[in-house]
Amino acid sequence: MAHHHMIKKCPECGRINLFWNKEKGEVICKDCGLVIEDKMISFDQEWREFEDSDVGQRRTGAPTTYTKYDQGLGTEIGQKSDLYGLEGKDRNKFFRLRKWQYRISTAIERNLKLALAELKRVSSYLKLPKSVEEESARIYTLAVQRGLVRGRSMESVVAGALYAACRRHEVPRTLDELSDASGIEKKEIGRTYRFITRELGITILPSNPVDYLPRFASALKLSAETQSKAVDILDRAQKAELTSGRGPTGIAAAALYVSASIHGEKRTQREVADVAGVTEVTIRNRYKELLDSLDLEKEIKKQKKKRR
DNA sequence: AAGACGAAAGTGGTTGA
DNA sequence: TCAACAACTTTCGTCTT
Repeated sequence: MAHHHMIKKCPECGRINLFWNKEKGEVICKDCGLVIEDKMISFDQEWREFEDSDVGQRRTGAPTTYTKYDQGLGTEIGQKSDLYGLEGKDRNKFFRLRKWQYRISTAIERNLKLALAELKRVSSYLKLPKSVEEESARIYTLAVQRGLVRGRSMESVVAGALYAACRRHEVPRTLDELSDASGIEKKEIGRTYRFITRELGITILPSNPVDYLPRFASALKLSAETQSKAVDILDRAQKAELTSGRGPTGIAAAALYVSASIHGEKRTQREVADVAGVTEVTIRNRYKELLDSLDLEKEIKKQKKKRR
């Protein structure tokens, strides 16, 4: 499982009072004021850079390096300037290079087409919004252009791109869900995700447990009140520093488990665990932490009385 | 009998020397 | 590069409902 929460302690003062300011897109330490992450992911910029350089180059033949991926063909390509340099001097070579060029570009397009079809399939399976689908397509295209697919399967890069796009749009899916939809191993998706986001310089903030609530709640057929109670609990948990360094799905699951108990819509730990893709043990651990620092005992007892 | 609990050992990843 | 480490999982015995 990917650990979205490497940041546990503030590197400056060692305290764990990290706070995520969603609007500003930064994580700050409330103790010493250190800004740990202040890069709002500006994909537009990345994209423009890509349009100006890579694509432009391919279409117009501007001279630059030209890394190519080799799925299927296994070919390394030289610079385009090579081709023009040879033009007229050696016709055979020219045509050979032209053929290469042709085969390479069609290979890219062919592969891109395949990849985008796969992407669409997975995306619709997961019922992802159009915006996420488009973003992941852009990420994938960018990855191909940078030669990042080399040594990786197309499917895993597609899955990684989708995972990243979901996170960026704050509609996160778990690695388990991506794995189920794409048929790629969880481990592999996480690996690829980390690799391409690092290589492309895409910064993704730790996901917020709240983002998982709606889906989990509806899968468990919980009422809106239960869900909003869970949001409330999560809110307090964040203030009590219970969320730093923890997996967001486990926290979301525990919050739902508690609020369901309070609202008389009791679900078993197993049911919640399955939906959230964590184990009962994790639910118990988070649950215990919630009870320890937020005093929810009264509300739970109140509910217990009601039930008899 | 099913659910909840928690100890103990194992996994995969991060971090810091 | 590697050992220590944190979070999470798996497994399993015991207690509670």
